[in-house]
Amino acid sequence: MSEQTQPAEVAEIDPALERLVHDMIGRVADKWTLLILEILEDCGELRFTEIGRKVEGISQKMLTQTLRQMERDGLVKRTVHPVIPPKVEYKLTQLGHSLSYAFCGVWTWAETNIGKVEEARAAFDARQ
Amino acid sequence: MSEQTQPAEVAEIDPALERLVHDMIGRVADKWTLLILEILEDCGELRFTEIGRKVEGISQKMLTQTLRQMERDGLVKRTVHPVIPPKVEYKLTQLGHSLSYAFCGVWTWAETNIGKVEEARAAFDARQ
DNA sequence: CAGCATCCTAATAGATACTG
DNA sequence: CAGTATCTATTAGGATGCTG
Repeated sequence: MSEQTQPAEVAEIDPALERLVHDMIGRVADKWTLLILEILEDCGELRFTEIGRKVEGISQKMLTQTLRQMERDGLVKRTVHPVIPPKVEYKLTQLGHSLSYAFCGVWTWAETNIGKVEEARAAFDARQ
Repeated sequence: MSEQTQPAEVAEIDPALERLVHDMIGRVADKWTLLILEILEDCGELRFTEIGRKVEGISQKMLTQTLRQMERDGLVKRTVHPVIPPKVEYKLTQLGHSLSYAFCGVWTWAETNIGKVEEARAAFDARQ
């Protein structure tokens, strides 16, 4: 990273965009979002309560909230079937899939390095 | 995903590991952690207050807390120089660097798709 | 300089009850 | 079934003051 030699090139990104990107990541890296993303990636289209059952420990409130958020961000498509009792299905959009793929690296990192992290924690705690 | 036909194959990951991984990601996907990770990746080794100045808007409390957390998790190395006034430097460990790389995908995704997300939001809000 | 301790507020998440 | 609404408990985080 040597952007001082090419002033107009990388430009260190403009601060406004950078903030937006941070906000995006903050939003999208949310625990429940990640879990729902994962499940919809695995299972395809699911109903509201099916997602609720598959996402261990999520409250109905958080489920609604997170799904609404993801829908608003264009990550999931919500389909309401006009039947009684109501049937609402959720699936990832193309954008949702692409985010899911983007997270593969982090996911893999976590799986492969969790041992090292726990080791580091143990060592740190032992030092105190 | 049909794990009932191949019991030992994908195994859907064991739930305990999965939870650990989720916790890991939740921890590591934290806003301040990401920002500090980014800055240390760019700048190499930095002092406490230097990081504070570079991370826009972070309070001293959050800086301390996040750095301590990252140190505990083995992401950063903290070096105390026994001088007066005190000089403490922080740099990424190998593990920290690897996490930083793992996040590249998400980072890139956010940069390239922020437009689509804002578009989706506008469309969603217009619908309400 | 690099922090720790304390207090206080604001945002978040859970539990619970109700509805088209 | 798929939510909404409300209340409460927990937590994250900021402001401030102090110290080796």
